[in-house]
Amino acid sequence: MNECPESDAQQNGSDRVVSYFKERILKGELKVGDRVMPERELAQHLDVGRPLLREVMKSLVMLGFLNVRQGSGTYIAKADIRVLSDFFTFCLSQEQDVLEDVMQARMAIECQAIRLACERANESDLARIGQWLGTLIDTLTDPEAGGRADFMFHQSIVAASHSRALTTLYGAMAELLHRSHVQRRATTYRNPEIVRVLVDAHREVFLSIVAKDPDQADRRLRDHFAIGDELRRRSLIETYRGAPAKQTN
Amino acid sequence: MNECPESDAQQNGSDRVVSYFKERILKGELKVGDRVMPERELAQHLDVGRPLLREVMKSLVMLGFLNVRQGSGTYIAKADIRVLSDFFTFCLSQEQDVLEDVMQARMAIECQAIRLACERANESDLARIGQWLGTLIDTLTDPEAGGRADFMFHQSIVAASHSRALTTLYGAMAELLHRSHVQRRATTYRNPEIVRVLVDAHREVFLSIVAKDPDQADRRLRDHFAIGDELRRRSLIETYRGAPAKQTN
DNA sequence: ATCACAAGATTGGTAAGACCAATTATTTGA
DNA sequence: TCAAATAATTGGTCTTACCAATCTTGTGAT
Repeated sequence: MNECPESDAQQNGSDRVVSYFKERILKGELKVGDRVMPERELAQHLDVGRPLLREVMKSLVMLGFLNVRQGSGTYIAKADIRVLSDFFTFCLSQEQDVLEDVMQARMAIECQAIRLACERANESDLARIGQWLGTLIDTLTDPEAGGRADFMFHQSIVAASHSRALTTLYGAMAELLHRSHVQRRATTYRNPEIVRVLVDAHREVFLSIVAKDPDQADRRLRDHFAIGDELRRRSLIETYRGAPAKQTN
Repeated sequence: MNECPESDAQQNGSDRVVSYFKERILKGELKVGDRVMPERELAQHLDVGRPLLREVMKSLVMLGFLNVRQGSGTYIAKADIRVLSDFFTFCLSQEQDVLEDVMQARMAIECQAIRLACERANESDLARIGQWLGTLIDTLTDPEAGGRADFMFHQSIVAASHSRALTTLYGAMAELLHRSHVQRRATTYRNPEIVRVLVDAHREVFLSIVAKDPDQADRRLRDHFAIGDELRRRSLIETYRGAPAKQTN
């Protein structure tokens, strides 16, 4: 039966199960939505015990490759990159000064995305970006809503690149940065002058996209990041100068 | 959302185990290298069966958060982003035209990295990049070694950014692109004129880094990608013109 | 004949016990 | 004192059993 000399060789049992799914999925024999064999049957087929099979399947479920419905069966799922967010969270908890680092990665993604957006954005995309820009202006006094509009503005730009890879990578990072930047953003938004500069920067970025000028859009976005960084830093200094040695949980 | 203070509430059992590790790791109570409780003991402590506990732990092992040594115990491991490579592989197998997409992401990372490299590269970094450029020139006739030198050249640039996030993301993508681009590279390297253009492009990129000019480096790298893309496309057309309608099973 | 509801079958969820294999700790003998 | 043998610890895996959710099917009322 299983005299397949290559893959089903004398593997670790656990590896055999992984190989089973890996090969079938990569070969396209198992497509999204397909149902896999019942656990007991599959365990017998692969010559492993059900607990071991379940260990591996549980891993694949956590990675988002399988979708399991009790009583019904287990199905191939469309891999969702949202799990990357959790993964990054874990990774970053083990490192110190990676926040700046991730910010760099985010900038990388977004600057590339805005170039693509200049080429591929349609009216609907532009409308959405413009809409969030409007919301941003309308919510200048509300740190919460304003921050959200800010985030959605950038998100819309990335979405307008129509690149799944960029969008998903960006999403994973954005959520991560969200946590640590909310407070700063709240602080920043209290200064009306800073708000004006930021709004102008956003508007210019938006106009560059409308003008379909990738280089200009890239440059303006980069400037925007640099300015935002500087402003945040200055605002932070001011905060600490007013209330030194403030403990943040 | 439902951050109940006593997270060991009446959860899914499976979730209870995940929470156990998640909280302790994020809180720093479990640090890299620490040993976790024996399975049987931990299972009893969390009031779950050993198989269920093992399912979750297996998942964490596959994600690289745990390192297990039979007979010795289970230890907290430094999360390795290399697993992202496998993850991407799975993801991409479920999508059609994502290759171009991932190429965009790679370009994004590398262009940002080269900007940082212009600021942060030290003599050692520059030497390494230059060394691979030399290797690249020395192995013009060897598609295998030449391709490797090409890859290492770009890798060195990203490494010179001294950004862990960028480096790991780049690594995940590079390995992925490696598979599908090896053939094209082999094809490309047969044309001496193309080789000359590529070598010049690499040299210019390198010189921009040495000159510490981020904008120029970014632009030249972008041009390099565009040219490489164009050349590959042309070379591909030529290939298919010679042998049209080749069926691949 | 059709539909609703209930009983049974299928399938995942979890637990318990047992045994094997690798490692580590302990004991014992030279 | 040291090294080999032995025991204890710990992960690796299988088997069995039972519970819970879902699906299938059969039966009875309309």
